[in-house]
Amino acid sequence: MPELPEVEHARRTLARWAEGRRIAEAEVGASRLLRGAAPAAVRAGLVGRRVEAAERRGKWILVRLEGDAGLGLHLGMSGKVVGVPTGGGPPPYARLVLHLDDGGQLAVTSRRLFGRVVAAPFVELAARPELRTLGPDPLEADDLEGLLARALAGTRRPVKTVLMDQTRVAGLGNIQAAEALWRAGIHPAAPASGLGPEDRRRLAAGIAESLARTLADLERDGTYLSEGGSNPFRVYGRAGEGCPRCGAPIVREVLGGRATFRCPTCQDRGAPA
DNA sequence: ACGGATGTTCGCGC
DNA sequence: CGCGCGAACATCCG
Repeated sequence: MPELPEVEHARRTLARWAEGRRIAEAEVGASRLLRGAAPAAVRAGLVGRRVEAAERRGKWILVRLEGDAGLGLHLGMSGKVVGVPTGGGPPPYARLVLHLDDGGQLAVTSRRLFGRVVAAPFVELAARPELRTLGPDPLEADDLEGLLARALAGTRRPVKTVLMDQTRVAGLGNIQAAEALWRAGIHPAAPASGLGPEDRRRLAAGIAESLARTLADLERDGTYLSEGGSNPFRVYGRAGEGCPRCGAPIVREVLGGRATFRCPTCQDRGAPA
């Protein structure tokens, strides 16, 4: 489930369920999410501590715990944060379950086990290479155009690839990059440094709109691609369907090893020769 | 039954 | 060093 809007939704879920609560017990199974850390050690880093705050950096959730402790979560391709009311059972694929002192539980689920669960002192969490090298977060930016000007400078790599490079921009993934580029009318393969101020203005607006729309959808009813709901996106997953703007059939192609979707007529800005 | 999936990382080759 | 490509990870869904 994880790109910036889903991770932000997960962060808010975690905050709503656990902030101010104490972790009475923690069920930690041995899974790939721990990357070799001992489950008992992870549990020991959590049990008894009060949850002070939940922060987000790109696709990482950083939980501040009492005593300068921390819990880092990356949801990978299939992770979720699920609140469980008092007396409820664990959701499918629960890998970490926190029992809170008000009777509620908070579960971290993962089907494909591509994510990460790290318990460590908070300052050590933030200093890990995966976090230290993260670029600026587009949801937090007060100057998204400036952020893009810096992120897109100095490389002829495809703009979509650069948008998904977490060291340049933190949090955008395959869906949000494709959606933002469609909104901006920019070709996914456009060389990043070849885009001009007007392209960047449109791209900043496209990113903001796509993030806000997806986040609003999630906060309203939690729907997501894999949960039976209809596809909420404009072009992602819509190969062959008509472009919402001009009606031309959306094309699917592979760019940088990832499926991408674009309108063959609307997205001409910066198109490579 | 087979192909594909919202992410990250590593190795290889140019 | 920049960059593309493929594979790996683990598992399920349409």
